[in-house]
Amino acid sequence: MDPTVSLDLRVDRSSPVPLYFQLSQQLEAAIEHGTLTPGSLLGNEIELAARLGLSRPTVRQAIQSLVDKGLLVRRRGVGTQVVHSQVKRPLELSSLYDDLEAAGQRPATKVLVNTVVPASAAVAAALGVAEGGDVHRVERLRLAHGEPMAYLINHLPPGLLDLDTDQLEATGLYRLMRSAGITLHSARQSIGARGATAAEAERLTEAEGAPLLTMQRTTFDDTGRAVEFGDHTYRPGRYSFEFQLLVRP
Amino acid sequence: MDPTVSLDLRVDRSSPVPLYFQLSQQLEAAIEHGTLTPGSLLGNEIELAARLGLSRPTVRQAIQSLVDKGLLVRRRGVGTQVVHSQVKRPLELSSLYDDLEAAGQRPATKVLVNTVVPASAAVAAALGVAEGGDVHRVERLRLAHGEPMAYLINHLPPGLLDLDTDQLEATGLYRLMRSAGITLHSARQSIGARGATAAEAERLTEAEGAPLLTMQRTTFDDTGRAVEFGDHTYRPGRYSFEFQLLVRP
DNA sequence: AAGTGGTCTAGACCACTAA
DNA sequence: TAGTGGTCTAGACCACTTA
Repeated sequence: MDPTVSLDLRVDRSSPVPLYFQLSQQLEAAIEHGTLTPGSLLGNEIELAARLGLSRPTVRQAIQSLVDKGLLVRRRGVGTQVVHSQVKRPLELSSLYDDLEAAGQRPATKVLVNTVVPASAAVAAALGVAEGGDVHRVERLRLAHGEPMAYLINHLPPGLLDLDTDQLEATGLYRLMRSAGITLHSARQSIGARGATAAEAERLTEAEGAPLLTMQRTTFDDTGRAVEFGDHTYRPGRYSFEFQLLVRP
Repeated sequence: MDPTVSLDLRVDRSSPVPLYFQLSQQLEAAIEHGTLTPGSLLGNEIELAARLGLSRPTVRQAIQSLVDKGLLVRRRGVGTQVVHSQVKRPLELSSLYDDLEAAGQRPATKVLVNTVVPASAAVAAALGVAEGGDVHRVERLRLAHGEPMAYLINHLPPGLLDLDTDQLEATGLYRLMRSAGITLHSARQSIGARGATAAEAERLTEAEGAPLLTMQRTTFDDTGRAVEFGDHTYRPGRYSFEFQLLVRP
């Protein structure tokens, strides 16, 4: 049977929200709620379009956006089905601050360094600036429940952002960039592990040589400019990278 | 100027390859080649459609697929632009075997365990089978240039796949699954670090307590079935997770 | 054979951006 | 004001799956 018939789907044509988006939101909510159960088949697109008074391409656009999110699967000749598994978030360019806050961990930040320095070779290469040229350097200790979780070193190109220490302690770097009108587009990440140096060990209250989780990341905005280069170390007992990813079809 | 005019774009209507796909492939190749340089604006969609004898929605579909890949950016009122940065691969569900092979490292695999065991609580939960029920267990040592790189423990639900030891040594697990007709859909991963136990240290020729990079992964097919649960340890000097990811727009 | 999604057309109007 | 992408329509034919 078609479970969408019992769904109270409706679109508001006077709303500025696109019709396909209204529909995809309602379908997503129904999946989230369990009204549309995993494995169930949606009604066919043409019938769904007719019932809502929409054209088929519009309905397809709504469905496609959920396929892209991994919530639905289409099979030619069969139909569109709700995916069974616990798909929640296909890996996002996440901020540690947001992750911690979402987990109810009440993140705190101590800014230890906030200054302008000459770019090292590695920083210059990552940010695409001249070696020895000015770059911002920020070092922060991130705590959760008063315990050190991560030590974050970031470099930013000059003139991009006002790096106010108070703001850096009140929120995350990504939020500051977004509210400065920077549109984040992509990031290149490398996750590894190594033993802590003496300095790192002290910052994170670990022993020298203790295993640390490391992440290096360069973030680009939608003009292709590198807007941030990060070199982070995490205490592995306190943090791990969790994510879900989809297979490119 | 519109750089696409100098591009020899053409579509073959007698080909079974969809028109939008033919176009997106040619545009992607031009970006790859540098014929379409970063930052350059594509001609507008309507003109492009007219030139190719396609409808605008078809051209949009081609462009959209490249936007989804992160190669192009659209701005309303402005145009469609080639992204500046070195976007290569948005994180894929990669196989260590393929990664090593692509890097020219000539991976080798030693299968140390290939048997059926009763499912532990953790394995049962991950695979969605009954605790104590039969599951396949495979333990493999992955080497590159004769050096141990990773120790891979995998559990698979019963009856899914013939796990032939020779095949496991000749290729990767994902390739075996794909050639068995399994459509991989998504995976949930957790990447962390910890000190090596004595047993782990010996397997990987490291010292006890040496930092190890760890990954746990559950992979699902497109029916939502868990098809694999992996528990892997990597030598951090030899391996790190490298990936590029895109911001959901 | 019937039903599904996959592709494609030829238009239309709107919202946003830049000159 | 002119030009761009964003959304939407009402059809059409095809390829694939299942019965």
